Amino acid sequence: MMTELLAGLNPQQQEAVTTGDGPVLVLAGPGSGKTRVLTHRVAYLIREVGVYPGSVMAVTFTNKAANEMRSRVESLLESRLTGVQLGTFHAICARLLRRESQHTPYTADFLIYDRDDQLAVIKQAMAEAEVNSSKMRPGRVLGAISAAKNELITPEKFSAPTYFGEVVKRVYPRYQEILVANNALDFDDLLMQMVFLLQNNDEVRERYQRYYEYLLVDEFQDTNMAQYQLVLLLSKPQNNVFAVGDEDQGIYAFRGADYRNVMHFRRDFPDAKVILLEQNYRSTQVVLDVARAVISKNTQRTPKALFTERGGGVRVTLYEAYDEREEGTFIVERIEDLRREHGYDYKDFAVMYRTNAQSRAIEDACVAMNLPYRLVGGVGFYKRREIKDLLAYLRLINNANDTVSFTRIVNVPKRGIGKKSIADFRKWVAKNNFTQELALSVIAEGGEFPLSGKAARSMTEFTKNIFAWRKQADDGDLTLLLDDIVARTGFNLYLHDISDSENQTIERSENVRELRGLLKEYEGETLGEFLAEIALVADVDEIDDNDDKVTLLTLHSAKGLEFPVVFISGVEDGLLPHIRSFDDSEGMAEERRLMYVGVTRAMDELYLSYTFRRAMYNATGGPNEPSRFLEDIPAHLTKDIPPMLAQKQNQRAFADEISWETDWDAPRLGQRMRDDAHAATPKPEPKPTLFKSNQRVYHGIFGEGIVIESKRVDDDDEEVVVSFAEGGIKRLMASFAKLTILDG
DNA sequence: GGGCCGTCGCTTTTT
DNA sequence: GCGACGGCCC
Repeated sequence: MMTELLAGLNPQQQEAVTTGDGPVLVLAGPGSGKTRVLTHRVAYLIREVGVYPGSVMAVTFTNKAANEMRSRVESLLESRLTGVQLGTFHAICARLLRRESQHTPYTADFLIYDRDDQLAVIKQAMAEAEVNSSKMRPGRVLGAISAAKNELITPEKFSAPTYFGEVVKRVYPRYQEILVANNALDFDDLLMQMVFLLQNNDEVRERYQRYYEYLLVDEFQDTNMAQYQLVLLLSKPQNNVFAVGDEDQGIYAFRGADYRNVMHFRRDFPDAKVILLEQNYRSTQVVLDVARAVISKNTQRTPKALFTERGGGVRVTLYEAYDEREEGTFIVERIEDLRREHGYDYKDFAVMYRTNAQSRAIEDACVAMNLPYRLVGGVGFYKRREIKDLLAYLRLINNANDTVSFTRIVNVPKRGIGKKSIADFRKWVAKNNFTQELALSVIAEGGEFPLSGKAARSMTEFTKNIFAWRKQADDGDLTLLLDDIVARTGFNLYLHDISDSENQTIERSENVRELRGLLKEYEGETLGEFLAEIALVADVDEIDDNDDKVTLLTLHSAKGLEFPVVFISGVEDGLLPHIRSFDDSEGMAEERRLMYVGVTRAMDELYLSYTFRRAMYNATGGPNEPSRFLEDIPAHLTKDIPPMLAQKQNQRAFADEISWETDWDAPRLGQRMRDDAHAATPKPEPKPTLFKSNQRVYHGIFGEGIVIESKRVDDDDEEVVVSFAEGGIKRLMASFAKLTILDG
C-alpha cells in the first residue's frame, strides 16, 4: 500500500521518497529522518514503481547502517530483500572487483590489507627503494600515497616538488608492485581500482551502468574524489542518483573526503531536484540551539532553519573537572543518578571524546563503579596481537603469496627462523624469480633452498604445515583448522610467553576462543569468504543495540547514531578543537562540525565537560583552557557557567573592548585576530593580587590546590578561585581562608 | 638466532 | 606509559 509507505512522513520526506526519475539531492539536517527517507524510498521503488531490486544500489556509511537499512526495508516490504546492492563504498567495490577480477590485476580471492599490513608493505618498499625509514616516517609516506590514491593519482602520474615528494615518488611504485604481487588491495585501492576498471573497460562500465538503474548514496558530504567519480560513472546514463547529505556533518577531510561534493553535485547535475529536510525529530529545542550556536560560526555553509516540535528541554550542563579522573567520576555518577531518577537504561547513554586515548579515564571510572560499558574502537578485537597472528596463518593458508602474513608468522611462535634466514629466503625467491607460493611449495616438497641446520628443518616443517592446512581448509571445517594450527604451533605456550601476567594469558586465550566462535558462525563458507568479510568490519558495526551498556566512542564514530543522554568529554582548547587544527581554518571548521555532530546526537540531555588539567603520556598537563566553542553557547541554554569558562568569557569581553578602542584610533587587525585566535591575553589588574593563577596553595581543610584566578574585591581583600585536588573547585575570600602559598 | 634492555616517539579522527 | 625498534651480549 502506497499510503502505508508514506504514513508518518512529513511533506518534504514524502516528496523525497516519491520523486520520480532523475537526480535528487536531499539536504538533511541531523535527526531529520534521512534514514527513514532512504529506506522508504528503496521500498517505494521496489513496490510502487516496480523496480527490479537487483537494479538498486544503496551506499551507506557503515556496514551497521547497511544492515539496519536492510531489515527496515524488509519489514516495510514484509519480505526478504534480495538482490539490492547494499553496503559501504568499500564493501560494494570489493564485491564488484571480485566478480570482475579477470579484468583486474588481482584474482577473485584477493586480500584486503589494513593499516598495519600497509605499514609492513611500506617498510619493505622503503627498504627496497633504499629510503632510510628511520629518517622518513613510514606512516607519513603511507599517508601521502593514500592521499594520492584518493585523488586517483597512479604511481606513474605522481609528482610532488619537494624532497619528501621525491621520496614518495620512489616508494609508491614499489609499494603498489608488492600489493599486486601479494594479490592484495588496500582500502584506497578498493575505490581507485574500481574507478579505473569502469573508466578503462567499456564493456564492464556499460554493463554496470545499464544494470544499476537506481543509485542511492547516504552521507554524501563524506565522499572523497574516488567515491564521487564512482557515483558519476555508475549513475549514467539514467542519472537516477539520490544523494543525501549535510555539509555541516562533514568530518572526514583527513581521509580525502570533501564536503563540497554536495555543491559539486549541484554543478554536475544542474537539473537535480533539491529537497530540504529541516524538521528535527530527535532533539529538544535546547540541544538544537546549542548545535546552531556552534555551527553558525562556520562561514562556508548554507544556513538551515532546523526546528523541532520538542520545544524547551533541559538546559545543557557544563562541568569543570579538576582532571580526567574527576571528569570520569562525574560522568559515571551522573549516569547512575539519571538512571535512578528518570528510569533510563545504560544503553541510553553515550560518552564521546575527540581522541581514543581519552577513553581510558572514562573506562577506569566505569570499572571502579561497576558500570557496564562497551568501548567502540580503540584497540579492537582484530588488532590484538594473538588474533592478528592467527589471522595471518589463515591468510597465508588462503594465499601463499601473502608476504606480509608470511613475514609475520614464519617465526611466530619461535621456531628458529631468524632475520638472516628470512633475508636469505627472500634473496633466493627474488634470484629465481619465484612467486612466494612457488618457493614455499619447492621447500615443502624437499627441493633445494639456501637455509641449513635448524632453520632449514623448521622451514620445511612450516611449509609442509601450510599446505596441509590448505587441504584442511578446502575440506570446509574452519574451527577444526584453527584447532590444528593452535595445537601444531604450540600456540598456547606462546600465549603464555608473550603475556606479562597469568590474567593476560587467560585474556588472550579467551580471544582465541572468541575467534573460534566467530569461525563457527561462518560454517559453510570458505576460508576466503570469511577473510573477505572480516576485512571490512568497522568498530561501529559491532554495536549490539540490545546490550544494556553505556557506549564509549569517538565523535567520529558517533555519526549517524543517537542517544537520549550524551556526554561530550574533554571540551578543551587543544583537544576540541584539536591543537593540530589551530593554524588551519579549514581544520578549525571541521572541528566545529565534529562538535556539531556530537551535540546533535543527543535526544534529551547534553553534558559538556572539560578539565583543568589532563594527563598526557605520563606528565600531568594543564592548565587547560575551556574550548573556545563553549564561549559560543548563549548563557540561557546552559545551567551554571563554571569558573574557568566564566573567566575566559570575561577576558574575551575585555579583550574585545580593548581592540575595539584600538580600532577607533588605528585599525590593528593583526592584533585583533591574534586575540580572537587565543582569546587569553592576561587580564591587567589595577593592583597586583597576592594570589596568582597556577600557584600551588595549601588549605587546612581542602588540602593542596592550584589557583585558577584571583580578583581584588577591595584594597585589602581578594577573591581566590582554587581548584583542589580532592575537594574540587572553591571560591574563597583571602581574608577568611587560610591559604598558604606553596610555590609559584 | 634469541633475549634483554634502553631509547624514542607518540595521538587526532577511520573504511 | 607503552609499544616499536635497535644494539648488545649470550
